Formats: sequence, structure tokens, C-alpha cells
Amino acid sequence: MAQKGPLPGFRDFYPEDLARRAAIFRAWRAVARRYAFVEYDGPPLEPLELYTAKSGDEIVGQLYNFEDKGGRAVSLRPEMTPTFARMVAARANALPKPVRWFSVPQLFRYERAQRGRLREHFQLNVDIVGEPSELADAELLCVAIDIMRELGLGPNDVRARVSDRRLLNALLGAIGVTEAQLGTAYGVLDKIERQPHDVSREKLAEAGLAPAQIERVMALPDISTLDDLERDFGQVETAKPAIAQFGRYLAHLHALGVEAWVDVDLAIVRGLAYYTGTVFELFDAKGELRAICGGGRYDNLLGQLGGVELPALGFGMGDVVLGELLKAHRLFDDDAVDGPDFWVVSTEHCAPASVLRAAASLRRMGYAAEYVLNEEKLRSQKSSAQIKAAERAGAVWLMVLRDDTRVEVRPLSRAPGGEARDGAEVLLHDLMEPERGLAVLAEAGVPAPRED
RNA sequence: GUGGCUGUAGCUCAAUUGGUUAGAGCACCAGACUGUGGCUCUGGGGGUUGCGGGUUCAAUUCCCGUCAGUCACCCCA
Repeated sequence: MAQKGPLPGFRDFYPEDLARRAAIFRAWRAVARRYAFVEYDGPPLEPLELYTAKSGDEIVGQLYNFEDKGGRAVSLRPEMTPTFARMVAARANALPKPVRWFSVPQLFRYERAQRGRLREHFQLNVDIVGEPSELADAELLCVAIDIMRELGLGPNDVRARVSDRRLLNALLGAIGVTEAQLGTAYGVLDKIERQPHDVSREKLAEAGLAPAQIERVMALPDISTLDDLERDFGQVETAKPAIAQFGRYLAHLHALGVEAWVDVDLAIVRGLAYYTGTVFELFDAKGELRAICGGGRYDNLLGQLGGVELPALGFGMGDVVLGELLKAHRLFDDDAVDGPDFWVVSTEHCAPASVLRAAASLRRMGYAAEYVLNEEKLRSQKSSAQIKAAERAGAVWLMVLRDDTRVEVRPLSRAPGGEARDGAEVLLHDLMEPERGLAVLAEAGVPAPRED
């Protein structure tokens, strides 16, 4: 069926698909800029070592890697963070802190494709470097949530689940979980919703936890408020600083006006080797899709990857799951593919050359202009047929050539104010010079061409 | 990489217990008509039923393989 399609896990973007992607990108960039982040980019192809150095060779199985013609081991980038770390590290001393950068890279991985998980996707990366304060953590999550808002989603559609590695470590320590048992405990919490509780208990028991400890670990996901934390662990001296810190984080989120979106969820784990502090994920409220977005604080990573000790935090938000969610909520514009601003219509009283002159003048002014691209039809096709084509192409205005000197500018259904308005007659001669042409069209009710 | 499910036109689907030239709607193209507008009408193109093999007088239908999609596992930086 799809034998001639793209490679497995890759996508063709037809105009309507690209329009949707562009809508997502627009929201990403608009919100990131609103929070004063600046955009950067790096190479889509990197040395393989950039990814194997810290993660080990086993991740090669997930990489889209190969040997180039120069014999170099290279890989398409599976994530942006190593590139980001390298770039920041190279100018670490010169960059004013905190660094607030974002990027929209296309990322690649060699895995079997599943729903919401392809071999290629675009992912917004937003990172802050050089700021240890919880204010930065709150700011970061707020960006992610504001993007949801920007796209038309609300707290009933999307939930932000937040946790903190430092907090969870303290709580597990209070329960008596040892350093060696930490990994198992994390794994169980991560899978608590997808795995039968009996299996979870069994795993914890195998790791050497006592029955009472197991029940306390299993109960951690029930904690959903700061009050719960205080009640269960407020008296534990070693947990107090982490609870207080987490409390400040939540308070900042409240002050930023996003508390309605946020759920405390200690079962949010994310990459073990990566995060050191706050972690969060955004999910659709129904819980039907994969995570829309995930991120957190990774204070050690720049030291590991770039050799500079700087606190850092960031998140990634992919276009695939987000696109599915927007589609499910019908938040994509139905005719997002831009039609021409003008469709120039010939009549029996005009020469085809006049149509071309009119279109050329519109294009000089900066408008998108189209007409029947067939000389025979330009000479003889009825204007009604051309108008039909104009509507179908998504045109906004008609320019009907009454004859070789006079044109009628008429709104189509997409024009501001709809199709109720009458057309205005304009002299073709007045359109030849762009500045005068724009003034004449403005008088006829046509807005200036879009800047982008 | 492992296992389950699925595979008919661009899309959504149909085709009696295996039985003639595999159909429909939408979309697309052409024309007519609407004396300037998404309507309506007529006609047309488009499928070696994912591909390959097997069973059978006969396969879209049954069996095997393969490719692709999908779900779960693994993994999620």
C-alpha cells in the first residue's frame, strides 16, 4: 500500500500538512520570544562520539548513524542537548547569564515507528543555563504551558505533571531506600500506571525492601499537594530543605498564573542519567497520548558534555504528539493553506496581456496573484468559471478586467467583511506604479500585503 | 530487536458459505448549466485487491513468506 511512500517513520508534508506544522512552529516561536528566548541552531549531522561519549555504545542501536565518505562515524542528531551544550560551553565565559535559548531542530532516531513516535520529528528545545534558582524552573514550565494556551488548549485538555529528583531522593531516603535500591524504586514509580501493582511490589521486594517500605514507596504517587508532603514527611529533618524548595517552585508557578494546569506527581521520573532537580511532563488530560513535552533541571550535564560547571534546565516538545492532540481537538484551521490575495479574471473585452500586466503590478506591490495559466482559457473561458477556480484556490480578492484599461476589484468570500460588499472600479494604469497602486487598492478596501 | 492485530481507487468503505468484466460516496479531470461565485447535471481518468508464492476448476476471500501500518514490550537522551 505505502510502497512508494517515504521511508518508514518519515513523513511527506503535503501543503495542508505543512500548514499545520507551520502553525505549530509559529506558536512555538511566538511564545519562546514572548519569554525573551532567542533562537539558535546547529548541524543536523554530528560526530557519533557526541552521543556515545556519555551514554555508552548501547545507544547506537537507537541512532540514525553511518560512516560518511571520509570514513567518519557520524549520526543524525537524536537530540539537541549535546549540540546545545557544546555551543554554550564554547562561549561559556562570554555569554551573559542566564542564557535563554531555543531551537526547533529536526531530530532522528532509528527505532520502530509507533503512533506519536516516528524516526524523524521536529522538537522545540527551550533551555536556560546559569541559573540555579527555582524561579528559572517555574519560568521554563510556564513557557511550555503558555504554548498550550497559544494553540487553544486549556487546563482541561492538558495537564502538567511536576516532580523533583532532589525531593524524591529525600523522600525515598526517609523511607530507608538505599542508594543501591534507588534505581529500582525509580523504575517502579515510572511504571506505576502501566504495570500491575503486584509486579511493582515484587520488584521492590526483590531489591530488598521490607514490606512496610514497599507500601510507603507505592503510596508516593498519592501525594498530590504540598500539604500531603508536609503531612507525610514534614517531620523528617532530611526532607525539609527539598520540600521547602519544591514549595517555592509551586509558589512561583502560582504567581505566574499557571497553577490550574499543574499536578504534583512523584511518579514523573524521566531519564535517570540526566535530570538532577525538577522534572515535568505535559500530557493530554485524557491520558490517551504519549507525553507532549518533557523536561527538567540537569545541573551536571554541561559539566559532563561541555566541561563547564553551569546549572541548566530545559524541555523538549515534539510536533508529532502535539499535532495529534490538536487534530483531536479540531484546533487546526480548516483552510490553513494560503490562497492568493488576488485572482485576476479575464473577460471577452480584454486581451490576455492585460491580465498579465495586472498580475505583474499586483506582484510588484507584494500581493500574491494568480490567474488561469492557459492562454486558450484566458481568451475564451467564461468569467464564471474563472471565479469558481478563484474561490477554490482560496483567493481573497478578484480583479476582473472589464476591458484593457478598467479593472474591478471585488471581494470574495474570504475577504474581510465577507462577500457582501460591491466591487470598486480602478484604472489599470493606476496600478502600474506600486506606491500609487497600493493607495488605490487601499481605497477599494484592500488591506496592505502581509509582511511575511 | 521480540510478540499481537491489520492491509481493496488519493480518502472513507462495499463485494452472499471462495464463483463472471472488484463497486459506491467524496476527491480529481472535461463539458453543460447557473446571464458574476463552493449548487445542479452529464461524462471521464484512476485498482495486476501491498508484494511474492501455495492450495483450488476458481482466491479480495484459505495457507506461508515478505513489506508496510498499528498496538504492546524494550527504550525514551
